[in-house]
Amino acid sequence: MGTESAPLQTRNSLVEAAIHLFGHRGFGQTSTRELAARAGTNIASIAYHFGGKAGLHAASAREVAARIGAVLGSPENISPTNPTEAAAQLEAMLRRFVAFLVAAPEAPDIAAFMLRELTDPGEVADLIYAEFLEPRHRMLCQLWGVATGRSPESEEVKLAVFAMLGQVLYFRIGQPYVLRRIGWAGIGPDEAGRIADLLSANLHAMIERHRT
Amino acid sequence: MGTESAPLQTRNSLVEAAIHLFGHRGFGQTSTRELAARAGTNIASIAYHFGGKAGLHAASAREVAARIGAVLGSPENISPTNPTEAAAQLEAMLRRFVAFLVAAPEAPDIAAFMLRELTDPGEVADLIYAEFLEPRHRMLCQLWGVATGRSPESEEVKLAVFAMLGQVLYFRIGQPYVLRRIGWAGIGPDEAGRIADLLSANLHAMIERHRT
DNA sequence: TGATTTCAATCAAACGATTGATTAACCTGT
DNA sequence: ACAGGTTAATCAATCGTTTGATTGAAATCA
Repeated sequence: MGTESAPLQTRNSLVEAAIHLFGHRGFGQTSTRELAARAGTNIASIAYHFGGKAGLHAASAREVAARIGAVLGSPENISPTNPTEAAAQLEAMLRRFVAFLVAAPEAPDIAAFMLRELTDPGEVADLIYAEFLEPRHRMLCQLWGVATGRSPESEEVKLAVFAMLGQVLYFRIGQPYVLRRIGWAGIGPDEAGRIADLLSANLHAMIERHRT
Repeated sequence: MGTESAPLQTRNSLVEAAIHLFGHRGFGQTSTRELAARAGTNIASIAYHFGGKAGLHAASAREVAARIGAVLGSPENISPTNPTEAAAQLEAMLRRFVAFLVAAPEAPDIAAFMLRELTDPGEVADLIYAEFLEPRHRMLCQLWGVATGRSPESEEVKLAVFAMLGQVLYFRIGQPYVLRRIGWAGIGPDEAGRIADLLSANLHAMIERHRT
């Protein structure tokens, strides 16, 4: 039935193992033997399918970018007409982003991998910026500009959008510390909802403040 | 004159090299030979002074925590009397934090190291949380509580403080991307001031919004 | 004081273990 | 039989650590 062909199975297992291990332990601290063991295959498979450890890393980065892109939606379909609607669209995207980044079951691996790429000056960082971060940030600036009545490409708007994204990201980066400080056992849809509520309130407060 | 004794000199050189290399390349990707070379000493010095690579890592973490603590001030000396003053103290701490984290000349190494610790589930993470993050977060919650008239240890206040910190942190984590997107060549006192202005505005907007 | 001992500190060299990569033999389905 | 995958075995290189020798400045003798 739906079982994949054997070679594809091995490939996907390796990519999945790589996203997890590279994301949580880092590229340098992850050995090819660990990768093969977690994928349930042989070390040599890495060289056979990806040319080597670096090739597997690049393939994993591509896979991660694709999955996040699927969650956030394509950057084109926005139609901001008036400030109120633009603010509503911003809130909707914010909530979608929070739900994925903070509570989605597959998010820990994906987010950890992405953060590792953002932090490390890797070769894939350029690709992530050009193909993913920049267009999406530009779209958010567009919405922010309409919502506040300011120029979408002004320095002020760009900084404000970065600040908003920073709020969300920290609840992923510092999640262990957040849990510990608040006393939560974990972050489910429930806790994620309350985080989203808070950040949405902040969003509207910031928009009002920046409105001329 | 003010020259340090030889053994202390070696110790400090190793810690300095470790903060830089561990922060920028990661623990696993940094070899003891690199560390010794950058410190201008012998490999064996690491084992002699710190018991090993892990010991040097722990010592560096302690040093980093101490330096950041010196910048943020001790968590005790706060005296929030009325909401307005509490908000003013929050803004002052925010600006001090931004100035250090974003533009201070020694900040890149320190910040990179700290971020690495936050991301990696290392052994020193517990120490960082208990001795540094928790007390300071508690102090900020105290101020936030007075400023907004809410209970300082409520879930809502804790989350709000985390969100505020997240804003600042991103301008360090994503600094390369911020520079690229806005078109800055770097972040000097000038650019840091404009970031601080924006985040201060956000701070007051959030406080007003959360005030009962 | 002058000779001797002691000890922390640093060094070059080498250790065993592990790394990523490679090889050649071996399946497995057609 | 044969091509596409997989395997165990092995490679040189590098890893963190350890070793034994050497240094120079205190400490302890005479």
